[in-house]
Amino acid sequence: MARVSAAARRELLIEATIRVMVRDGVAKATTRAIVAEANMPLGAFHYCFRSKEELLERVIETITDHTLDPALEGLRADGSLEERLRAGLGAYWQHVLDHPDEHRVTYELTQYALRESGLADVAKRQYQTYLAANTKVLETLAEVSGTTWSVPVPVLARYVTALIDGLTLLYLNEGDAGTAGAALDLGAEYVAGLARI
Amino acid sequence: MARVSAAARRELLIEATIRVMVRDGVAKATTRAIVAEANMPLGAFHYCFRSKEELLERVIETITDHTLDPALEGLRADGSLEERLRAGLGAYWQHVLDHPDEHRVTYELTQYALRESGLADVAKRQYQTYLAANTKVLETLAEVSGTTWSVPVPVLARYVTALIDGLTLLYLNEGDAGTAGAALDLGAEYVAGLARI
DNA sequence: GTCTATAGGAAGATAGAC
DNA sequence: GTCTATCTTCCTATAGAC
Repeated sequence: MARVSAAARRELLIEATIRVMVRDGVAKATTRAIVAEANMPLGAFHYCFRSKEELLERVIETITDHTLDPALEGLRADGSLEERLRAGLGAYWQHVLDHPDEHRVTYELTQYALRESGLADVAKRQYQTYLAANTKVLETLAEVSGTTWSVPVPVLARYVTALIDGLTLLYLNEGDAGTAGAALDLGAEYVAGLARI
Repeated sequence: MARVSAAARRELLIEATIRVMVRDGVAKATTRAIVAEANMPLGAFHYCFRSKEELLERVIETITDHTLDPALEGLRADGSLEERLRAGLGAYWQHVLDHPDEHRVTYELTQYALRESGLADVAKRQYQTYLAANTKVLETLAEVSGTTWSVPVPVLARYVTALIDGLTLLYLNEGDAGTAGAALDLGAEYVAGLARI
């Protein structure tokens, strides 16, 4: 292991942490489990990170980006406002179906961070990032289709964010992917209908 | 403490657990913290409950009822379908604003239970209970106003459940009660518009 | 930087006197 | 049933040789 720099080890530990969390849950991601996953000795942990809290801050930032990327990618499709909105939501939903355990971890991490005094604002920033992304999406969709929203964008952004988040959580906990997906389509149709020329 | 029966102690421990969880979080609700909150010796725990898991099962069932009660209460109002729906959602939302930490615990408990093999189906049952309650609400609202839903009730129930759940989580994590409340109103208006004579 | 060994504490659960 | 004292295990973090 002498051939890997400390900086590179930090990245390896972040990735190993996410793998452990996805497989076994946030509570099981102890420093011991993490270094074992990364094939490093226990002592390596504390000259790569000052504390476990410092690692978790990086993990939350990394996994939040993972969640957002597929949705923003899907929005690049062509077509009407409604078609593009459906494509974006569809891409996100497919990611949920393909990687349910990774999404479960994002919820666990939010709750975990919110209770740790040093990480409370990291949790808040996570949701502000979701909101900012959906706000940007709504503004862009209106702009390229030459319309405006008949509902204030901050309200609509929270509506969309909450529906996506709530349906994901419902699917993860209850398990009916088809009906939850239909509810997401219903939301896309409704939101698209709120655009005015 | 010799004057309290073991059965009564079980209830006292369940209530003490919820108080600790609301104040300090699920992870901090150790057996030691719980018995201290209930003013009992540590040894009392294990002749009231076989294990911590057995206690948590009872805690989840109890707190799920707490969450549902105010919403079902609010629905008893008079008025049109939309007025009654708004009253029910409004009563629920007021409960969230008044007791945010209690709602935070419900999310923490779901995640916690889902990772414990012995409690996984308790978590699933929690969400099935939410869904069943909202399904019942939608069916009752349609019945008393002589209408039917233009969208399949299972889809609509998931839509409502997810929007409520997502907006609660968003408010707890981000903090803008006013805008989240406005988004909930938007949802109530939309759903009410899906009723057909 | 890198590792082994260990400190120091807190968790759930139990043994055994009363 | 009731309590005190303790067992066992697992955690984060550090000390100190190389």
